[in-house]
Amino acid sequence: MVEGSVSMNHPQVKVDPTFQEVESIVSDACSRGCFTVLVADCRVDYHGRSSSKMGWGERVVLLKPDGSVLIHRRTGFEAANWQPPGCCITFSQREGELVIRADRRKPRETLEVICREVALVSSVLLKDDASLDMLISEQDLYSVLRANPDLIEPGFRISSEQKGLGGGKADLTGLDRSGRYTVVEVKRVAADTDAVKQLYRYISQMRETSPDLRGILLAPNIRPAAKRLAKSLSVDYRTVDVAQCAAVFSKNSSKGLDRLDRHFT
Amino acid sequence: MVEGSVSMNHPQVKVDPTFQEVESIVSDACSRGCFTVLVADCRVDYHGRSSSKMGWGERVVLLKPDGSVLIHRRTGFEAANWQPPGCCITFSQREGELVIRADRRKPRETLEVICREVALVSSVLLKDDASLDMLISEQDLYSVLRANPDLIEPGFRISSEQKGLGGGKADLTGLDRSGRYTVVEVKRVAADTDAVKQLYRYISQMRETSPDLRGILLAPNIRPAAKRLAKSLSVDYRTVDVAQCAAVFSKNSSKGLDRLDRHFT
DNA sequence: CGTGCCAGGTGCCCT
DNA sequence: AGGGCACTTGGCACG
Repeated sequence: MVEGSVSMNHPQVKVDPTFQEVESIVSDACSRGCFTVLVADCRVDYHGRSSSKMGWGERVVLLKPDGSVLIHRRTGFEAANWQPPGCCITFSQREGELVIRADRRKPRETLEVICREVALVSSVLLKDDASLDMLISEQDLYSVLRANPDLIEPGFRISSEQKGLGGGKADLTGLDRSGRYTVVEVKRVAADTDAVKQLYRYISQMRETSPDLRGILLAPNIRPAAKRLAKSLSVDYRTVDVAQCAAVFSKNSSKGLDRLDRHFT
Repeated sequence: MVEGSVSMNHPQVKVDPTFQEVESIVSDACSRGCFTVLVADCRVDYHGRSSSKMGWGERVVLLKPDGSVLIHRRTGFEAANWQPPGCCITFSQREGELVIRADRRKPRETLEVICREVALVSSVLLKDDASLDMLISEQDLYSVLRANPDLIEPGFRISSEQKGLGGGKADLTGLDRSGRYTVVEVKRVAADTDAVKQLYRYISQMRETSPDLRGILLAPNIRPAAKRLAKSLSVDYRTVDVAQCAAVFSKNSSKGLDRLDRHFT
């Protein structure tokens, strides 16, 4: 692959553009479904579910073709301000300032980026058909557990998955080695007290029809507080080695089974 | 304000850079605390708390001077992949590909952005000292309620705020018009069932010492399910007009009182 | 560090 | 539209 080849769409770039140039580049970008990056000295007003003001400063503004807007500051993972996809973006100039306004309905929210200077505007048509494949989601854990119910407990037999209750659903239900009806709550990350409460709620509901019911909290590890709560509520907990599951899952994946699992459950 | 003036730091920009140029620009940017934007045809591997793979496609990569990395796709509010602040970013080239690697410890997580082509690299030193002032946070509601306890209930007297219990804290406690001890849970947004449960947990705890205790859920509105649960648990609910509070709050703010409130509570 | 809780949480799926 | 819940949730404050 030769660097600087023509295989990628060339971005349109302008350093120190006039507001006119920004408007024309961005309007053009929007109409062509381009992704726009601005570097601007701006202030930001937001009103909606909450309300925020941010004074003058230099930030990176992303305008996506789906109508989402992100204002990123120099540091931090999260955008300082934003507007979700589907909002309506309009430009205007007033008193030597370029105003980028992003409006949303339901809920009614407005975002105004007031720029007094734009250092860079760049727009590019991004070609991206790839899928983002997340592994080791809770779904993936189910796949592995379905194929290896012994990972839950030796001799365990799964009878249902995502069994809907009145509000919420039990991750797994089945019969333990001794044939006792059991509801299993699966957590991909360390189980906290909420996980215990969640499981206990399911148990309480299902005990109305199946009085003799076990509960198992299955997670890579369990927080001390959750462990105590589980003990006090007579909820069993068991650890599951996520790395091991991942390995099993990958092996199945290489045989092309994961897709099937995902599509037919 | 003249557009294109020299008041903002000029961004360093290179279209269709070689990998060498990318490396040199970005290393330089990192050492000078610059914000870097890349437009690249890349694939992304992530391993850590979860695990993901994303095939080839064109994306916008943000490298922040605090060590955070964001990979944004053409659409969507959320970054497809990321690394939070504080991670270690390294570059390498292998087989005609530029690999940007971002490593994090605790938890151990790795992110690899493998680029086969970079369409744009730009780095700029962002000057930004402004604060992001969020209004109508729960804190702000407290401020207003503290000054206008009648908004909770006519004749209400607040006696404590953020009263710490064993695990969790009661937003407000006080005495209602008839002198009955009351705990108030304040929500800035529509109260859901979790809010009711939270309040009920506090009530249950505090009833051990104060058997005759009221609970009030205070929120702009209350979800039907939460309303039902509140009724069944004998928890009172009251609406608070957030817009009205915001107005009161703004008025106080203009008198410079909000800062004091914020600092001395 | 664990625990709890807010956040303009967002997103997904289900009824 | 409401409900329940996962998310690489992130972020903050407090004991």
